Formats: sequence, C-alpha cells, structure tokens
Amino acid sequence: MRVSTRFSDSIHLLAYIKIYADTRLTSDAIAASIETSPVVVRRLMSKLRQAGLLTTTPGTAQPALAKPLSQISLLSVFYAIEGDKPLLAVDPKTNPDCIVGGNIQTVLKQYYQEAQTAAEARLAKTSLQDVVDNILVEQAKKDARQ
Amino acid sequence: MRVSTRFSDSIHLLAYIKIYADTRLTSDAIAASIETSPVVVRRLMSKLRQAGLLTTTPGTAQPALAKPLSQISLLSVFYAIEGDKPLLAVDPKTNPDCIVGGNIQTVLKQYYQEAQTAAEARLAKTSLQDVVDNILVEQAKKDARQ
DNA sequence: AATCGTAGTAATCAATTAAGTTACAGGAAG
DNA sequence: CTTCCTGTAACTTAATTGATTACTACGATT
Repeated sequence: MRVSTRFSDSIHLLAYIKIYADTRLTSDAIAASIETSPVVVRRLMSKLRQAGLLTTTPGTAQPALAKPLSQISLLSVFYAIEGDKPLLAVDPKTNPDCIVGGNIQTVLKQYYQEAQTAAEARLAKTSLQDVVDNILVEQAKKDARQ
Repeated sequence: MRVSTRFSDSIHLLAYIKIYADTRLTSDAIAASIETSPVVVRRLMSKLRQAGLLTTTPGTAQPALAKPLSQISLLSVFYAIEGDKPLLAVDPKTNPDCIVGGNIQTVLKQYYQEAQTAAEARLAKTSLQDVVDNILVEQAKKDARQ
C-alpha cells in the first residue's frame, strides 16, 4: 500500500499556522512549506474544520486554531484525518466453511484493535504544543551549528 | 492506499497449517480457505520461511511450523511480512527552508515510532497459540448454536 | 459595485501498490 | 517418466493517494 502522508501533513499544517501566525496564511504559502498543492492543503483544512480543530473564512486567508495547541492531541488530528481507517486490516473475505476462515476475523479484529488502541494511547499523550516546541528546539540546534 | 491484508492472511495461513495438520496442505487448499490464489499463499510462505517461522519442501505439500505456535508472536509474523514498513508515515518531502518543513520529519518520526512501538508491544504479547485457541473457541460457540 | 485574491469543492489524471493471474522451471514421489 | 507440487518472475487489474484543473462563492479594497 502506498502510505498516506495526510496525517503527517495535517500536523505540519497546524504547526505552520502557529509558527507563522504573523504572516499571510494562504493555502499557497502553507502548500509551499509542505511541498504540495494548495488544493491538498484546503482539503486537509476542510477535514480539520469539520473536526472542530480549525476555523477558516471563505474568501480570506485566515485559518486559525480552534483551541489552544496544548489541547489538540496528535490523536485528535489522527481521528480528524484518518479516523475511519484502521492501522491494521483484517482480510474481510475468507471461506466461512473453514474453521479458520470462518472465525479468523472475529479473533484478529480484537487483537488488532488492542494494538491500535495502544498506539492511539501514545498519540493521545502528545499535543501539538509538544510538536511545535520540538520543532523550535530542532531549529535552534541548526542555528547554533552555523 | 489499498490496505494490505498480507499480515492477516499470514496469520490465517499459519493457523490453518496447525488446525488442518492432518490434511494435505497444498497451497491450493490453503488458498481456498483464505479465498485467494495459490500463488499468493506461496508468496506469503516464502516470506515466512525467510523469517524462520516456517519450513517448506519444494515440490511437496509439506509446510510445517518451524517453532511451537506458542513461540511465534503476532509481532514476529508482522516483522516477517511487513517489517520494513511503518504503520504511520512521515511525509519525506517538505520545504527545508521553512522552520516547520525543515524539522517536522525529525520530530514526527520520533512520536510515530513511539506509537508504533506501543502497538508492537501489544502484538508481541499474543502468540499464534492464542489465536488458534480463540479460533477453536469461536468455532465451538458456533457448533453449540446449531 | 467592480475587481482581485482567496477559499471551497468537484472532477479528472497520474503514480503507486496490492492482489490476482499466467507461465514456467525444478523438485519429489509413485 | 509422469504427475503433482513448490518457487518465482512477469504481467494484469483494481484501489488509493496526491496532483491538477476548473469552477463557484466569498471578502476586502479601491
């Protein structure tokens, strides 16, 4: 499978809005940072808006975080963007007349869900504020090297 | 992305080999249970063999588990099949001249790894023996209903 | 109000990946 | 030596992602 970068790009987008709050936050400018197209950015913002993480104004470059960064967890971004897709997928079509094929979904679904829940619990512990803080720390390291 | 069912199918395959040990374990028979093609089954078995989980004999329908089921964790199967692919992918191509674009990978990679490690820790706790046991329990429930 | 720049979104395209299929070389066993 | 099977490569098909194009509608500025 081609791995989706939507989740990663959404975090990028939100961090950008915070760090570059005093610039013109057009979808073009944000797209230039992510190195994608403005339409992709607007699509992601649409999802984030529907999830209540972002407010936008049609016609105006004015995206704004709907909550303090510290109250937006990576998990809430994940749900906003990929909430309907499991990290691990059970093969939905197996032979029901076989002992294995007829029961594997029920069994695996449960173990997969537990693994995903464990990952989600970790994502819930990190907020976008942590991400932004770390980005600034990394940037400071780079600056110090020069 | 179309979500891969290789991991799920591999667990299926190994459970099948155990539960139907006294039947002819041709790739055709296993494929019929997974409802896929024999070639797909042989491809999965090839990976499992390379990972030391399975032994096979060219020309003969004789796949056998290389270790007791209780010593094969879901995680080891996951590594055998999808070990090189992360559950969450960081966008590898962002603008390095931007504070966000230039540091997001470093920062996110770490959080993503922690989430994946949490999921893997959960997968490591479950063995194929657990899966087989559960499959048989589910089957017994079905039988009791009839 | 006219215009310009922007958001929102649908529709289409291109690239990638997964799984299915075909084909065939080679081993094992009767 | 014939038959059945595994192991693999090559190709096809289907699904998904992200990029692109095109358009409508909104808002600010003049």
